[in-house]
Amino acid sequence: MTENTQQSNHSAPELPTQYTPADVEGPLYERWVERGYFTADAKSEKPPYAIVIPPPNVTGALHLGHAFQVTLMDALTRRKRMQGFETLWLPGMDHAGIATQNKVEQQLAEEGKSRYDLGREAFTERVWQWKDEYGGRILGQLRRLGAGLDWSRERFTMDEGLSRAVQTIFKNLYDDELIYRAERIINWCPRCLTAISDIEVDYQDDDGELVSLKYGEGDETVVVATTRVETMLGDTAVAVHPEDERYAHLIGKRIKLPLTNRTIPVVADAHVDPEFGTGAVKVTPAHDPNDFAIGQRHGLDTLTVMDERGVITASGPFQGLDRFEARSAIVAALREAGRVVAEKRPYVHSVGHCSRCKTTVEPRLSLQWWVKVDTLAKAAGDAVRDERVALHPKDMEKRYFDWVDNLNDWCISRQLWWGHRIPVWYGPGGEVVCVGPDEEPPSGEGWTQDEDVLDTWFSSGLWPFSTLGWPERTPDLAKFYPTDVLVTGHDIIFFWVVRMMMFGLYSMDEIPFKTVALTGLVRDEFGKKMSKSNPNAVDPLDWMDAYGSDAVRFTLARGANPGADVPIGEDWVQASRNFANKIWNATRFAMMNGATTEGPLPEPSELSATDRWILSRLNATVAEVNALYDDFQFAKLSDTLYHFAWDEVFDWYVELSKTTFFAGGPAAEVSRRVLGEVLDVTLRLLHPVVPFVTETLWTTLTGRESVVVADWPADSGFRDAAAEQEIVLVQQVVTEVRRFRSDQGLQPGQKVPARLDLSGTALAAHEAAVRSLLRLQPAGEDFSATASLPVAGATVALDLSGAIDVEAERKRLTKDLSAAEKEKAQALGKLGNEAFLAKAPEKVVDKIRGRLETAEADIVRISAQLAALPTA
RNA sequence: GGGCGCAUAGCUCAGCGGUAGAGCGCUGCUCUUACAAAGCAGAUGUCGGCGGUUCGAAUCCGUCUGUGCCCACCA
Repeated sequence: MTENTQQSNHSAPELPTQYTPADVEGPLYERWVERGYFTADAKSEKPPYAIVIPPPNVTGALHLGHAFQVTLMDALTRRKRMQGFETLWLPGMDHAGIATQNKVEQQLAEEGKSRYDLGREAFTERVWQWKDEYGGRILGQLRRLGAGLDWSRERFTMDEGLSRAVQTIFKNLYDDELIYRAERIINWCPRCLTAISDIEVDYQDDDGELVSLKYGEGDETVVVATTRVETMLGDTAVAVHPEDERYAHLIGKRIKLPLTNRTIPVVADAHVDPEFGTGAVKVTPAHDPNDFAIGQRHGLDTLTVMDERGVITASGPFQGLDRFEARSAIVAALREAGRVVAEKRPYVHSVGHCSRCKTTVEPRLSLQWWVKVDTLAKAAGDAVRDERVALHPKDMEKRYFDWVDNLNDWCISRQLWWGHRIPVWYGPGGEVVCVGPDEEPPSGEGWTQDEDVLDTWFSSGLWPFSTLGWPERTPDLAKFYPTDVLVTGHDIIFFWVVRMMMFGLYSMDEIPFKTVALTGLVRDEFGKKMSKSNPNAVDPLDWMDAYGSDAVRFTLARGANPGADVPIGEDWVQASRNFANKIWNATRFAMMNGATTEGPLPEPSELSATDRWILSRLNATVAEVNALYDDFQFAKLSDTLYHFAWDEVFDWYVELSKTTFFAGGPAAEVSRRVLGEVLDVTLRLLHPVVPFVTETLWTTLTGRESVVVADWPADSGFRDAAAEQEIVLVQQVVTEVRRFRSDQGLQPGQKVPARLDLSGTALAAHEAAVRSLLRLQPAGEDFSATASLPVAGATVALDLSGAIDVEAERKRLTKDLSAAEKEKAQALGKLGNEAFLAKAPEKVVDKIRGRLETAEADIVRISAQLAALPTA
């Protein structure tokens, strides 16, 4: 949009007949930012409203999932800003440890190098370079969407302040003995070469093979079944159920392990299910979490037979083989030794995969850092249980509780280079010192820092307060913590929401947010999952280019039923674009006809019924939209606005007002002011969802600075039920006669002489409008009524002089008549039912009575219409 | 193996105890002095199956079928 939109509304600005978002959006966004609309003031007296954005990965490009959540957050904050809150929506990015490291390693691989060729320092330097070069992309895309983020407060999980926060909480947790180091079986990715936490493992059903193997010699043999033959090299026991008669004689004895010269004990452990397989289990404590637990209970050795890449290290013929090669090689060797008693049989079982690279996870005994979660998780659960934090939709709370009530300790160390290095130092004599952010690391010979970095979710767990300056007591922290709403996908409740709850409650002794609004996933128009890895994925930028940001936003908002997945297709974005264009043209028309927002709104006594009707509906819509916003019902509020604006304001009010405008005079002046008011309020209501088109039109209409900082509409309380009923009557008459015209094959524009008898009805005042909408001309001298339509107590007589298809009309009316008679019979049946009258609430009975009356009136009306038809 | 959810118009979804709704699509007529990215009119559903509760059920209960998601130490 150019300079001409900035002039006052009285000069009827020239706007093109089509809305072209591309001309408007970029400059408007820049203007908003320059004027500081999105910059929060911690010293403000206004009540605070804060949202922190779920930080996208630095590696990320904007996809529809982001666009969706960002649209909702933007709508929430824009409305609150208009409502007079000191609104902060804080942007930032996540360093996304493993994801980013993988990305840069890929880039290195293309140059034929690995991270080890560079060394730790040079490698992380390279990642920072990468981040500076590509990392800002997604933030630019958020601007394109119109996201009203406070760029002066942009944060990054690896920036200095946030790193300080990480070190501080690590030290605090360590001192409180909530962080510890322990050797356990962890999930290990042999490709990423790092430990990953339980929730970073994706389980999927894989085809495997179950092999039955005979262990032992002579009378003392036992058959075990396994899908992981290669781990037999590390077996240190066979376990059976303590009460299993079949194996009672073996318990406590040692049997020979095939392919080795070792013997292993048979132990009794209740973990073994005697019903499963042979009821005997091989035990490999170093390579299976269950076996590790059994080993702990029975004091078994742990024998590691594989290295970090999944290559066999046990000396012998299999040494140096990859785990899967080893599997077939060992099966072959066992078969040769006559140890395979039942051949491999296909077996589908659940196998863990690295959520980053899909490599099969290898359980591995390893020394790692852990967060002890019991008290933290308890606090996180309690905060939701006693309703300090609300989850929307509420049924998500069950999932949340199931998780926090059954949480295992969290493995936080990662064998990566990109991330927050663990602030722990080891001395030459095995001393361990945890160093806080302001402390010097121990100096002297032999002190080394822990090589590992922290799980990326460790730092994002601090996001709601680290971004506000914690551990410093900053004005931002005082003003904006706890934040108000967290908008995020239900798929990261466990990764992120729970961690923020635990850390927020621990560090701040206060919840991190009051409400969690959980969203679903964005899907394509057939309900198929759409993600960046799927071929049906759409780049939202393409749609924004083609249809405008408002169209993409409105489509997403309109699909946002609480917690549910959002389907989106190009046709729907097009429809939203059409809506934006409709708003554009309706407002443009209104301005061309002098709609104004200047001067006081006339008193109801000065207003026509049409004006009172639309103002009544307007205020009801304000109330409804407010209630829906407070309940995060974006789909419903968008739909409500769509229908109010398009159907009621644009299709009926504007059309009904045309006669008044064109007639001129004081009535026209009043109506122009009302239309200005209605558009002013409607544009303000629409602004949080479709910011660009509303800003362009509102500033032009009102001549004021910006709708971004305009007041949010308040329900004045004005309602006029009588006017609403009156307009419903007008709509009925108009629709009825239009249908008649359409049925008769009259062209929409064809003028028809008519005599209207509206006396004694509320319609009398609307004759001019009705005539105009129905293209009815005054009846002349030679008027001859060929059709007479009694509707709503009035009569509309038309002179169609032979244009009528009498038979078609008779058919239609006969059909309507039988429908009305059926309705009457149904209502009578109900009202004659004693049980119904006795038990149904009064208002339902009244409704049925009303229905009966309507049906009877319809019968009279239609009968009259039938009688009025000329005979052929 | 446990838990949660969903099955409503061709498609995507609202409705969740009182005569079946929306958007898109579809049919017909129109460039009727803001908009054809539009206007007007219209058609379309035994609300997954079977039982039950109720005066009344798409809506509550049971059950079956189909489908999706989450959790779990399925050797």
